[in-house]
Amino acid sequence: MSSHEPGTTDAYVPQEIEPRWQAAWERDGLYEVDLHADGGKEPYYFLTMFPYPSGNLHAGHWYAETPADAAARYLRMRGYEVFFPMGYDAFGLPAENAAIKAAREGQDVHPARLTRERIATMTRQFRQMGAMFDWSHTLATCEPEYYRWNQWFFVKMFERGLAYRKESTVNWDPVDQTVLANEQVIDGRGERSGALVERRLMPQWHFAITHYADELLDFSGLDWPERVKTMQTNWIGRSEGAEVTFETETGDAVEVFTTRPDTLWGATFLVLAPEHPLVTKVTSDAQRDAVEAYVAQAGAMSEIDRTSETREKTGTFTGGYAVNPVNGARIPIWVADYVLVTYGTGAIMAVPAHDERDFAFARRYDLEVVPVVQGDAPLDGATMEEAYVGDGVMVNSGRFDGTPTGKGPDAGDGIARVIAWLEAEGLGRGTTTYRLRDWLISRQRYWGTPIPMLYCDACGVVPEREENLPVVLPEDVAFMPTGESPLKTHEAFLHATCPQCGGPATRETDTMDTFMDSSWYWLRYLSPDDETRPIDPALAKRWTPVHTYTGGIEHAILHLLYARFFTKVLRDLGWVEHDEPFLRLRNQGMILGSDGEKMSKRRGNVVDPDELVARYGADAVRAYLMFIGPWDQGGPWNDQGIEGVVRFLNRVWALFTADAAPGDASDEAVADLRRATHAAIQAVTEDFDAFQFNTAVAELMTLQNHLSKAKNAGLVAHPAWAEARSAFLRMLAPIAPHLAEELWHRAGEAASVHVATWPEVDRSALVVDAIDLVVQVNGKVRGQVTVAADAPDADVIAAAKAEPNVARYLEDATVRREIVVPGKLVNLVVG
RNA sequence: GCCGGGAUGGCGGAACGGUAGACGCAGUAGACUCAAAAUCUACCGGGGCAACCCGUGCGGGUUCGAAUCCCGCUCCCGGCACCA
Repeated sequence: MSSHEPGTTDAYVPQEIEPRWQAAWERDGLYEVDLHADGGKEPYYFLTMFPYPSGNLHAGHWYAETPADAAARYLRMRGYEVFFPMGYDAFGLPAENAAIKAAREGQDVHPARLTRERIATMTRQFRQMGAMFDWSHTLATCEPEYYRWNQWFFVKMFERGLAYRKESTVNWDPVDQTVLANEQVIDGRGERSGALVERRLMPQWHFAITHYADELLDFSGLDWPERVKTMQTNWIGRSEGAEVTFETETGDAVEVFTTRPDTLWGATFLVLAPEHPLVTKVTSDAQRDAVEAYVAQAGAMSEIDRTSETREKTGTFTGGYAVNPVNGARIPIWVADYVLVTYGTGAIMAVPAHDERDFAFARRYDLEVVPVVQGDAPLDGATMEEAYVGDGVMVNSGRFDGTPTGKGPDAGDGIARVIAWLEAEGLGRGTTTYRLRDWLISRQRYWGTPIPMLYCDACGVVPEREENLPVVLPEDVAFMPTGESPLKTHEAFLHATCPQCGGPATRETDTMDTFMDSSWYWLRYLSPDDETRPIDPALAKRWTPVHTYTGGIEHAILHLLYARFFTKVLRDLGWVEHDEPFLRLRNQGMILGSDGEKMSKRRGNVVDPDELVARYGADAVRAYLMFIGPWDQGGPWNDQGIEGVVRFLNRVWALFTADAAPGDASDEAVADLRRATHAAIQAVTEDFDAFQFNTAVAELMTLQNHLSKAKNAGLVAHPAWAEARSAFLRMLAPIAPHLAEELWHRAGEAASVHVATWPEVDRSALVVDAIDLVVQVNGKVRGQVTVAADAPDADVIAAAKAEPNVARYLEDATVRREIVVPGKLVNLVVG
C-alpha cells in the first residue's frame, strides 16, 4: 500500500492518466476527420453498429466497441485516413414502453426526453472508453433532421412502386401492440416481447425487397463470414422449378409450383392451402360443411400451432376434381394446412411416391401412390413404405419414359427437358420462387418515423409533399395505458390537408419499422447537418462503401439484409454508385457472465464497465476483453482473468518508467532483443489484419517478458532498447491507448502515439546464425541438434545421426528415408 | 430433417501438415516481509526412478509425420424448418 501512494512514487494510476489524455485528445481534435480534405491518405470507413440508447453502456457494448476501436486505430497507424463514427439507433419500443408504464402509474415520461437523456449518459460513458470516435459526425435517428430523410426516401420508393400498401395476413404481437416482420418472429413469438404472435388481416405498408431477391443472393466481392452469407441465402430461400396449370372440373385453373416437374405423371391429387381462393369454388355440396369447418379451424390456429403442433398431417377432401394435364388423370382436390398460402402459389400437386410429406398424407387418407421415378429397383405404389426422393429414370411418364431425372447435364437434365416440353405445350413454365417476403414496414407504434402518407376521400392514398417534410412526430402526446399509439387520437396530427386537392385528409398513423433507420445511417454520418439532401454524393463516393463493418451476429439477417436492400434502392435512385454497403464484415460473439450465462440482472451476473473502469482503468478493460479469446466466439467474463491483464499493464509501466543500470551489451544479447522485437511486430501485424486480438495481446506479453530480461541484462542504453520500446508502445497503442500515450510522451516523443506510423518488420533482424532442429526417428522426437542456419542438408543429417540419443535408435536399423524440413526438423525413417 | 460452426491441461485459450498446450488464470515451491498483501524466481497434461509410454470428443484412413487432410459417428452451439 505505502509504495503505491500516488504522488510519493511514480506508480501506474490509470484513473489519473486516462481522463487527462481523453481531454487532451479532444482538445486537439485528434480523432476528427476532415471528410472533404485530401490529405494524401487513402480514406477508410470503419464502422461499428450503432447502439440503441438503453441507458447505460454494458459489458457487451465494450466488447463490441473496444476491439473494433483497436482495429480502426491499427488501420490509422497503417497510413489510412480512418473515419470511425458513432451515433444512436434512437427510435424503438423500450423507451415507448417505459412511457406507457409510467402512464399506468400516473407518471409522465416522454420517450423523446428519456432517449435524449440516455444518449447524453451513454456519450459520456463512450468517452471513457478512450475510443477514437469522431464525435463531430454523429446522429440520433429520433431527431427530425434524420428521420425526415426516412420519409423522403419512403416517398421516392412509393413513387417507384417500391413502397406499397396491401391487405395481408400479418404477425400481430399482442403485447407490443404492433405487427412484426417475418424476420422479427422467432419460433412463433415476438422477437422482443416473447409473446405468441397472432395472425391478423390488416392493410400494411411494405417495401418490395423481393424485387432484389436474386441480387441479394450475390455476395461476390464481399469479405463476409461464410456463416452470415449462408444464413441470408437460406432466408431468401431461392428455389427453382415450374408452375404447372391444372384445370378443375369447375373449369378453373389451379397453378401449382413444383421443384420436381419430372414427377408430374405421379401427381395423384392436388392440395390447396386453406386460404386458397378456389377452395370454396371447387368444394362440392356434400363436402362443404367439412371443408368449411376445416378452413375455420386452420384459420383459428396461430402460426406456431399450425407448424409445430405435430408432424401429423391433416386435411379434408373438397369433393372436387382436377385433371392432370400431362396424362389426363382425374385426381381429387384436397385442402390441407401443410400447404402454405404464403409460399409458391398456395397450391401443390401431390406426388406421394416421391415426396415425404405427400406420401405421409396419402397413406393417412388412403390416396393413390404412383411411382414415376425408378431408382435401383422398381417401386410398388401399394406397398412402398417411404417416398423415393432420389434420382433415377422416369417411368410411367409417357414420352419421357427412360429419361434420367435430376438436375444438370450429368444427371440427364430430366427436369429441364420436362420444363421445355411444358412450355412448348402451354401447360406450364419454368419459374423461381423465394421464401423471402416483402418487408413489412408498418408499425402501430408512436416512437418511430411517421409514414408520410395521407388518406383523402377524393384522391385516395397520397404522399406528403417534399416541401412539407418532415412530418414531425408530435411530442405533446398522452400515452395510453393500453399501449395504443397516441397518434391515433392526436387531432392536430391526424387532420391535414391533402397535398393533391387541398381538401381535408387524414394522416397515416403507422410509423416505420426502426430497421429503416439503420438501413442507411452510415451515409448520413458523412453529412449529418446537411439540410438540403439526405446524402452528400461527393462524400459518399469518396468514403463508401464502408470498408469494415463490425457488430453482433444477431443482425446477420435482419439489419444486414435490409441494409443491403436499401443500398440497392439508393443506387437505383442515383444516390450511391456501389451495390453493396459493407465490403468487409466481422462479427463479435457475446460476452457472458462469469457463470457462462447471458448477463442479466435477474441472474446477478452482470459486470458493470463503469465499476471496472473505476477500479482498473479503461485500458485494462479493453485489453482484457481483447485477450479473453477469439473475438467472434465471445465467452464468459472472468474476474481473475482481468487481474492478469492488470499485472501485465503494471509490468509494462515498470518496464519503461523504473530506472535500470546500463551494462555491457553483448552482440548476441542485442541480436536476441532485436529478434524478439521484430518477431513480435510481424506477429502482431498479422493478428490485427486477421482480427485476432487475443493473440496480439499475447504476443505483446511475450515481448514484455523478453524486454524485462533485456533490461535486467543492462541493455537499456543500447539503441536496440529504444527501438524495442518505440515498437512496443506503438503496438500497445490500439489496445491500451492511454497507457501507450503516457509512456510514449515520457519516452520523449512530442506528437501523439496515435498519429505515429505502425512499426515495420526488419527481416534482417529475424535472421539467425544457428538453429535448433528437432530430430525424429520414425516420426517420434528423439533429440535436438543445433546447426548453422545455412548448413546443407547433408551436414544436418550427419549432425542428427550423431546425436547420442538418436544414434541409439539407428544402431541395428537401416535408414530408409531422410526427411529434412528446413529450419524445423529432421525425420529419419528406419526399418 | 437440412445448412453452418465447434469439441485441445484444473480454467480461458495457442499451434503455415513438422517438438501439442504459446500467452494468461488457478495451483505448488522459494526469495523479500515480524507477518500478510503486492512483487520477483522456478515448477506446472497424465503415468514412470529412468529410458520411455500415453495424450487434442469417438472409430477408421491418407502421410516419413495429423489437433490440422479424407471417410464414418457422438455430443454441444447457431440458423432454417410441412418452403412443395
